[in-house]
Amino acid sequence: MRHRSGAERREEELQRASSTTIRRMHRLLHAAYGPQHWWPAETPTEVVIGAILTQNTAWRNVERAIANLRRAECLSFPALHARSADALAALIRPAGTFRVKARRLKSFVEELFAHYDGHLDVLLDGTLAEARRRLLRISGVGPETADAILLYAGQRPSFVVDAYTTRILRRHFLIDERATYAQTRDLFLRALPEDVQLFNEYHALLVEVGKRHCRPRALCEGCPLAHLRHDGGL
DNA sequence: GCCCAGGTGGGTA
DNA sequence: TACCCACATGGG
Repeated sequence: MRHRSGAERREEELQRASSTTIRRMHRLLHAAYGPQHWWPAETPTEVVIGAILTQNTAWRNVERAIANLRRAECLSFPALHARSADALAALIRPAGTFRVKARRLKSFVEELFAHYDGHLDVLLDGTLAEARRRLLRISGVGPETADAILLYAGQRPSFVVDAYTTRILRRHFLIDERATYAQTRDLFLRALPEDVQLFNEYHALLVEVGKRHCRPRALCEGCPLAHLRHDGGL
């Protein structure tokens, strides 16, 4: 067993300090807002559809698009598979970037029926890493969409990093401007036990504080995290 | 009118 | 690898 270098020890210290802050952040948010019971969708199918439709889009607009899909009886994978991309695009207009998202819905169901017999649970089967890789192969499913599907449709412990998460962590100096999605996600995975309910709640709480306080223009007055100080391990 | 919203993929250097 | 950009509706 060789000696750890100073740099390695320093790295461990940084990780410990980050983990402490990540856990403290959750306690503060939970104390302030309580349980959130998320994601705002009824079924695993709706989670998948919502996860794609909400890409860079306010959830309010996604709801209109989902309502249109429901009215057209398009809220199932077979129904999506049966419609043309153009037909879907017309229905999901309110969600914005609708031609792109119609294509993405189609690539998802095409993959689902081509390789998984149309069954989401088959696509999400196996180890978390395997299921995540399968999702990421689908065009239109990036890391955040994949993690949202894993966590909220598959009940798998994959932490979701979104724009709110990134902004909040930057402002509290847990990450810098150049941190990647994977680095940010790893902060949470290292700090927290693998607990689906916890990941679910924590992400929901971050969205809540992001909407209320940690907006593009920060409103720190009354923010539950206003006095959270992250000591970078120094 | 302007900025923003629970991203992603494609193009370029 | 690391930026830069298109995609587009609806609300504040």
